[in-house]
Amino acid sequence: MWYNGVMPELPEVETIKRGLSKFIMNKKLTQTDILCEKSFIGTPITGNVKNIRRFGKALIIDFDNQKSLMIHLRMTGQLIYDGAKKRYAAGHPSENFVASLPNKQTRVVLHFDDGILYFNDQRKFGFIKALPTKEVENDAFIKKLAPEPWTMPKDEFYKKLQHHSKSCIKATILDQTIICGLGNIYADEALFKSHIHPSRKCATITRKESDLLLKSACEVMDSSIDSGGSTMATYVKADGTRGDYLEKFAQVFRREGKECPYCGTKIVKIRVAGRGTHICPHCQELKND
DNA sequence: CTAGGATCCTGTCAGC
DNA sequence: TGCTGACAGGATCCTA
Repeated sequence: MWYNGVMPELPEVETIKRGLSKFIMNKKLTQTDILCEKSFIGTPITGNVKNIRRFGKALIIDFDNQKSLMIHLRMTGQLIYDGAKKRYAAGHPSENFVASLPNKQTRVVLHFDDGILYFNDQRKFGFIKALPTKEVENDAFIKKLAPEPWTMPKDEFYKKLQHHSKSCIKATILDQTIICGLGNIYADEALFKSHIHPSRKCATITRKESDLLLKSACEVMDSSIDSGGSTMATYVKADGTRGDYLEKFAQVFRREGKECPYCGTKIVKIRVAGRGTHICPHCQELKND
């Protein structure tokens, strides 16, 4: 029931899942170097990679000996695989993608028989956790995750918004236990596409808007997976210049001062739910009556 | 129970 | 130049 391979899926982690699979499937993990204690939970494991899965923003690597690694990149995590001939890099974009590794931000080093997987994480919010495969779905974080936009029933979504009537819509859709997969970028993009102001109280969201928001969330993530995949590849080839995959699909995110693609009004950046938030003040009217 | 704010951590950038 | 505060593609914990 957990949305593997059914529809286009959650952008970054899905892209990493697909990309990394090509490099480490059936490869043997032989050794783990923990450079930051906080970044690795449990006891290091060895084994052959049998499967790679994704639960929301968490990546799961299953081994052939009933053991698994759960990886969450949080804000600044990166996975960089140095293979015999090629490097595959994904996650929070930075110069690390093309830097010599390990470096100051490398937290865990996983040695495979034909390459090395580096887990870099500037802010140390992310982690790798070793656990028995059968425990993955019982993990506290995994267990709480709600359905993703593609499989979320419209009725259920609207009902949840009603239930959180006093909360603002942006905070609500960022909550992974309400709807799973949206991050700060996709929340802004989906709300823009639906012409909904992020500060609107959930109680003011109509059924029609609720359905539209769900649809927009799917479209925004689909679009991101499309451009994200190609950009990851572009990034690896790059010579240190920053990746630009945001520019390929973002209509409002980090576009403050630029024109709204619908009406030409200048995009502004505000603060909602404690997060930087980008809106078109004309298309996304704040009506909280 | 919900809602909102602080917090974990490092690095960068704008403004003095 | 050096300092300071704000802020960052996430999620949890604490408080009211």
